Amino acid sequence: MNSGEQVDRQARILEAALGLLSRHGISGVNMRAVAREAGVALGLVNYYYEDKSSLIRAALHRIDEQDLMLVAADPASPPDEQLRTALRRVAGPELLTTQYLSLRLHLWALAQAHEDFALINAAAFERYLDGLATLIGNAKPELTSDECRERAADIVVVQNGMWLTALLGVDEASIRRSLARTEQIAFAG
Amino acid sequence: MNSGEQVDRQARILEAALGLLSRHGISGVNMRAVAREAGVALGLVNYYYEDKSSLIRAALHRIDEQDLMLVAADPASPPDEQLRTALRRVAGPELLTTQYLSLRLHLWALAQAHEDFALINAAAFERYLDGLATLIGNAKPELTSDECRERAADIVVVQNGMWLTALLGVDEASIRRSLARTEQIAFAG
DNA sequence: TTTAACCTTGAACACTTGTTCAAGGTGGAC
DNA sequence: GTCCACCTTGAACAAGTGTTCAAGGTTAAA
Repeated sequence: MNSGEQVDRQARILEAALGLLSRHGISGVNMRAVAREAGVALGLVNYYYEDKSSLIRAALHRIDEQDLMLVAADPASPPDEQLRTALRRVAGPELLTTQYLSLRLHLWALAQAHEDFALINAAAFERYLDGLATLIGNAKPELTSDECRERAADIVVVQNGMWLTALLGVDEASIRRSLARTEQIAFAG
Repeated sequence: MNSGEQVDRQARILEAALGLLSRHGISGVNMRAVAREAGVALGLVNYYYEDKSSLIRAALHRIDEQDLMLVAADPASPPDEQLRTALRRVAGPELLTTQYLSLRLHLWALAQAHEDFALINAAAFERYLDGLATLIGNAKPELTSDECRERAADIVVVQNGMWLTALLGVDEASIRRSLARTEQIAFAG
């Protein structure tokens, strides 16, 4: 019996992998480093994750779920506020951290290099786009669904730019103006 | 004496490294693979590039120079056309290739993981921003230099978004609309 | 207490990696 | 030719890699 923190070793291993990926990139994620970071023995990593690539796949899914929650519908508030909240979340302090952004970047890079990761990523991206388009449709019922998807796609371009540029260290003011630009696109007309 | 192609082995080695980086990511760039791709012996890679990290640094500089040329001033055409051309170049077919975009992405990821690469990248980014601000200043002399830099920063956010989103496979129409958005920002007022 | 399913360990394996280096090749100056 | 600086090779080494596995620990039900 261990202290409370000690319990779910599988989760700790995944967490360790995410931390290493965000700090040192894919070359920094090796089974021994993951084990060390998680405070478990080498063998245990392979016990919970058959492969190194299983481990990375799990990390990918974890991030993708997190992304999807950004555009989750929240029945408690009116549609236009839901949309505005979703748009502002991407520039919020909990998301605009180096840890998260760096993780996203490394996972994108991974997806470029390995086809199976690319498929997971593309599917998650599609679902994000759908979620955003739905929010727009709810907030502006007069738009056709094609128009909604069009706006969602335009917004995603700016959002991706915001994420990337935040990593490169551009001033916050420029991020804020870009955020306003996404709202402008969403609520136009 | 060899055929013409055979001559500059150092350049071929750098080219090989860039090709591997863009196709397989940093894990795919190892000295043996670079040698094979370049058609030279293993030892020669270490002869021209002391280190693996020297090789990658060279690749970084190579891409950064290419980026900087995008906003190079061209005295032959009027200022507003220079600006428009520069903005359109980033969505041009020679730049919006998977090869180039993938390379950029992997280099950004690298810069996240290693501080020395990050410094090179940040410096190049700064110069790109300066170049773009200068073009804007030439095209719209009524703007203060701070206003120019502000617009340049906003444009870069959208451009980064275009690059990234192009990699993820979003439709061309959305890229074109984003391009129009950069021109709108540049020439506003 | 015995049993059985699960969890956890680290040594061991085969393989890949970056780097070094002695050996030899090449081309032009003298 | 002789020299010399330069280029080119691949074997060899030490360190690091993913993966396997026999051994033992832990838990809770019977």
